Formats: sequence, structure tokens, C-alpha cells
Amino acid sequence: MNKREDNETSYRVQVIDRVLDILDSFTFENREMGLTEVVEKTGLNKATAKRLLSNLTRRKYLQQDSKTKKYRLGLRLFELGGIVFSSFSVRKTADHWMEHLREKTGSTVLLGVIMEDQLVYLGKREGNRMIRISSEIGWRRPLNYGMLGMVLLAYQDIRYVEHILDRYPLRAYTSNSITEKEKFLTRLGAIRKQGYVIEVGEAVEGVVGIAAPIRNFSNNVVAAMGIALPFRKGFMEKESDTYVKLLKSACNDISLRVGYKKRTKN
Amino acid sequence: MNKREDNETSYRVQVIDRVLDILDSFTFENREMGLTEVVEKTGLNKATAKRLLSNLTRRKYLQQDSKTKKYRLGLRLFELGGIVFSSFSVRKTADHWMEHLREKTGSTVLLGVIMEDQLVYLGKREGNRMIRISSEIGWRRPLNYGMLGMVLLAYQDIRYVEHILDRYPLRAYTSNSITEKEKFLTRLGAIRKQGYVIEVGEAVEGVVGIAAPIRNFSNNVVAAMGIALPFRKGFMEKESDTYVKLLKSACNDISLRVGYKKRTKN
DNA sequence: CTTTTAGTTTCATATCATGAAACTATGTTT
DNA sequence: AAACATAGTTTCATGATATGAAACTAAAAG
Repeated sequence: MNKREDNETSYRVQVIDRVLDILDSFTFENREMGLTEVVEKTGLNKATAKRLLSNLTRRKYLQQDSKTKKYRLGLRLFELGGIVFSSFSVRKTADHWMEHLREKTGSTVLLGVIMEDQLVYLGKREGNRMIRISSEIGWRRPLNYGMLGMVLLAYQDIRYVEHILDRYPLRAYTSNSITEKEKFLTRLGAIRKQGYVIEVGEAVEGVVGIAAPIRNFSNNVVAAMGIALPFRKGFMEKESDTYVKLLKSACNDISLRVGYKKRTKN
Repeated sequence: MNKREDNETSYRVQVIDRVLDILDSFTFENREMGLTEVVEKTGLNKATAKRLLSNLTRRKYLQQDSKTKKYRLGLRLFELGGIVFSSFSVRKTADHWMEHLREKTGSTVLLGVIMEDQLVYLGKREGNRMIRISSEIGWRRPLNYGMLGMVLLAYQDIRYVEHILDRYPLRAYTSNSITEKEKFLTRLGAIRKQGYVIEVGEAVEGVVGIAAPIRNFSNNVVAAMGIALPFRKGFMEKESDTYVKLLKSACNDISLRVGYKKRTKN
């Protein structure tokens, strides 16, 4: 008998898994669920689900609309999330630079990191123009998505990139998205050489993205920051340079503050 | 009809309470705990605690430092918190105004709401001056704390205010804090009359706070926004007016834009 | 090396979560 | 208005499952 589960788990507690299944069944798109919907998503017995839901609600991990009886994620999760949020040091140092960039460019500024093989948005500043970049803080995207994903991938080990592309195949988000692996890898090479990326409508139609890497003390790229602007004719010739310079100096400064030491071999 | 014990609980599930006790034992100040520390805080048996911790870790609700063996809150909580965060509509509409205020004043801007009888920080923009306002998003404070708390309380029903002051007595955060109930109530009246508050060093020594209310469609005050600046001589005479005007117009605009949410009472 | 402290694993036990079923409540169709 | 349909709530006998004392290992401290 394989009693020994070779992972670190000492023992599985059924209720915990069930409770977390419930919490996990809430998403950005699906923020409200009734009892029946929860039952459908989790496969739990109705009575059990009710009991667990009530317990979570009593502890403020869920809240229930007294009228519609529907449940949503509770305040406690917001608080706990806030604790985690406040612990990302990159975010903190990037904060006022994001502010600055948005001010100077009037465009939406985004900050992302790699976490568990995915792109996670850590920061966002809404631009005052009319673009809709629907990326909420906490969002996850595949690592090959858009400007931030490309920058982050560009500086990873090639084997890691392969691993990622293997697991999350390239998708056509728009008609301009790169979907061929070879082309994509070439692109990453170019980004590495340039030190930044400019993508035109590859993630969102009609939106230009400019992004650059942020490094930590050990020279590793740990985050990427980018700005998103609406595409205009002549942009590449006239304006792009200004934006790139702005962005690069911001990213470099953040890198320094996070502990990045300029290239010295050791 | 005789309901059960008048709370909504259908039945208590011990493990859930225990698991949530564990999560709840993490705070902003205490973000990392070893097994023993968790046992101390929760009163659980060591074996039980270990089992629950492992389960939470496997599900990314906690993460464990492989070196020190210490646990911290996990990425999943950040994501779930993000979902809750993104659902606060006041925050969203206040967002670019906070940006604007910080830009114009160079000071720290804060946004807070009442939640479960406490002041909860929903938004923050770091000023570029050297003040230390240590309020993280998700923080809770008693409702009688500082500029935001005072503004929020000023517009609540007097009986609610009494209830709050009863439960959370006035504390002296600085030497300027009001600690007498009568004085405090008079202050709230003045705020209501003025439509804003200016407090000098009542929450943090040497910091001036200016805050104003944000109302929803039904005229209820649902949030408060404020700016925090370092105290300078002659501030009250020369500068305060400009700041108040800026802030008031921002708050008014947000109030207008915060259209309708769900109706709470009728 | 010895002691102390912290983390991990086991397993017999009865506590505790479970879910089928019966129930209420509310909305929808005839 | 009754009949039907759908969603939420409560009960309680049952045994599956969480429990914790104890024995263990690992790693610091003395």
C-alpha cells in the first residue's frame, strides 16, 4: 500500500479542502453565488455546503446579502490580502514612480511580477485617456501575455521559457499576437538586447504597450513595469523615444532602490 | 416562528474555526510565525496545528519559508483580497481624484470607509514629503481615530456615535487628542456645520489632517477622504483655505459620481 | 557531547462532520 | 388559486474522520 504520500503533506483534512474549494470558486468574474451555485461548482452536498458557508460567513470570510441570500467574499479576506499586499517591497518602491509616469504620460501604468509561473499584477495607475485596460490588482495572466509577460520572460532562463511555453501555449489575443514559438523566442531575444519592449496591439487591439524590466540585488529580473497608450499614427517615429526614456529611467531607479547593483562580476 | 438560536449559524464546524483562527492570528505587525508561535497564539495542539498549517500551505493560503520553516500568508489570500478590493466602487471613483490631490498638494492622500464599526482604509497615495503616515490599505482603526474617523462619525446618527464611543473609548494618540466625550461630540457638531475637519496633530504628532465626507445617492456619508501634511507656522492663515477648497470639490465630485449602489434600507 | 527547543509523524480512539430526507420559503406556471 | 418549481434551511442517526498524546527527528544552544 502506498500509505506514504511522498509530498510534504502529513495528512489531508477533508473539511479544509472543502472550505477552500468554496473560497476558490469565487472569481473576479463571478463574485456572487447562491447556495445552489456553490453546490454546483464544488460538488458538495447541499447541507454540507450550507454549513460551511454559514461558518465562513460568521467569521467574515464571506458576507451574505440578506435580501438575495447570495454570498460574496468577505472583508476579512480583504484585510488578509492587504497584509500580503503590503509585503511586496517592489510594489512599494515602484509606487511613486508609477504615480510619476501616469502624471507625465497621462496613460495607464502597470506593474507585474512572476509568481508561480504566471504574471501577477501588483500595481496599476489608471490613465486619464479613454483606454480600458481591464487588469485588476491580483489578476493572473499567462506569462506570455502582453508587454509585461514578454519582458519578464525575456530575462528568464531559456529552459524555463520552454517550460512555460509548453504548459501555456501561445494564444492569439488579437490579430497581432505572436503565436509561433520561433518568432516568439526571437522577439524575446530582441527585447533582451534592447532592454525594453514596444508592442503594438498584441494584447489589446489598438493599444501600444511599452515595458521594461526591474532587477533586484542579484541581477535577476523580478518585476516589469509598463505603460499602455492608444495607438496613433506616427507614434513610433515621434513619441516612442520619449516614453522609452522615461520608463527606462524609472525602472532603473526602482532597480537600484530594490538593491540592484550595476554590473559587477563576482 | 421560533428560529434557532437567533444567529444564522446552523452548526459550528470546529476545524473551520480552528483554521480561521490560524489565519486570523497573522497581522500586519506579525507576518511570520513558526509552528510553536502559532500553537501559542491559537491554543491548538501541536500536531493539530501542524496538520492544519500543512493543509493551508498546500492550498497556497499560507506559504512556508523552506529555510526558517516559518509560515506567512499566501498568494491565494492576495488574490481573493484583490477580488474584494476591486468591488469597492467608492474606491474606484475616488482613485483619480486621489491621484489629482496628491499631485496638486504633494501630500499623502487617504480614503476610508466605515465597516463593521471601524474605520477601514480603502486607498492611499504616498506624498513626496517626508511624513510617515503608516496606514496600509486594509488597516482598521477605531472610528474615533484621526481626521477620517472624525468625519465619518460626524455624519452618523447620534445613537450610533454613542454606541461606538461606548465600545471604543477615546484614546490619546498624541498630546492633542481629544479624550473627553463632551468635547468630542462638540467637535463632531462643528465638523457637520463646516463640512470638513482640520485637525492639528491629534492623530500623529506634527501632522495636519484635512478631511471631508463623501456621500452616496441617498445622502448618507459612506466614505471620507483626507490629506495629511506636515505642520508649518502660519499654515492655518495662509494655506489651509486652498487645501480645503481642493478637497471639498474633489469629494463633491466623487459623491456625484458614486451613483447608486444596492439600496440598503428604505 | 549534552541539553534544549522546534518541527514532524504515528495511530488508536470517540468526537465531530456528514448527508439523506423532510421542511419552509419564494417565485413561476397553469 | 392551486399546482408546480426552485432555492434555502434544519434535523439527527451514523460512522467516517479529525484528533492529540506520545514518540520521534532536526537543529540550535550551552
